[in-house]
Amino acid sequence: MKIDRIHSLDVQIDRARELQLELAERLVLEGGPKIERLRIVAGCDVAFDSAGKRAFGALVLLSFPELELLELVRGEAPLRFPYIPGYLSFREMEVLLGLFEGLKTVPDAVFADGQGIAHPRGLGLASHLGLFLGLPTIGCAKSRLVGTYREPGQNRGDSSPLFYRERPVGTVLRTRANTKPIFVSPGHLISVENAAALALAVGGRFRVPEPTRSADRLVSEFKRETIQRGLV
DNA sequence: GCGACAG
DNA sequence: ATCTTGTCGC
Ligand SMILES: [Mg+2]
Repeated sequence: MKIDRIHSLDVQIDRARELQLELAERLVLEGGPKIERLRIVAGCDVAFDSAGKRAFGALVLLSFPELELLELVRGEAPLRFPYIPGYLSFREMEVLLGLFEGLKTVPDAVFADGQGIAHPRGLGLASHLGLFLGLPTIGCAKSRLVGTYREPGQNRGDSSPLFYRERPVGTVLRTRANTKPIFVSPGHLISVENAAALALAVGGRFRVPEPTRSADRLVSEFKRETIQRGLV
């Protein structure tokens, strides 16, 4: 698919912060795809070489509700930005956008490994990615970046709202009984409620939703194979 | 100034 | 995230 590069990702932290503040105002946090009409979901993730020089990425398209693999795109890109809490998108999005450019089919929703609007300036990886793609995105993080919440019940599906500055920005969701919950927040073109509903719907017996889990395993494999072959 | 802090 | 083997619990 064609990607509109709404701005450069090759910036310093000061400019990155300014961009986050202005881009957050463009987010649409309502509605989103209904589960009944959901047909194709995407999941993406990034891995790094031990030297911190290259980023590898994997993007999967899965059918819904079967969750069978329909399409897979893998690739790599040089790393230009360090990991700084609050600026993850500037480190991971370069390789991710390249993957989407190689995608044939346009998904109904995209799952990202990180926060959506549950972010200091309201623009986590999933939100930033959503603005570039112009597609509904959902942030599924394995841990908290910001916000307060009450521990959800221990059963699969139990949840509690995540608040930040007095505002509900996401959902702490138990995707598997007696297991640490995940932090779901809308990225773009979807509501807080719908984001959590979809995240639970695309999950199976594992803690991490299938789209992101699948991309994580495939990118690890891609990185290992690429490095073993000694490719530059 | 100190502690927190997605991946 | 990455570096790494085995080990504990459901
Ligand atoms: Mg990741």
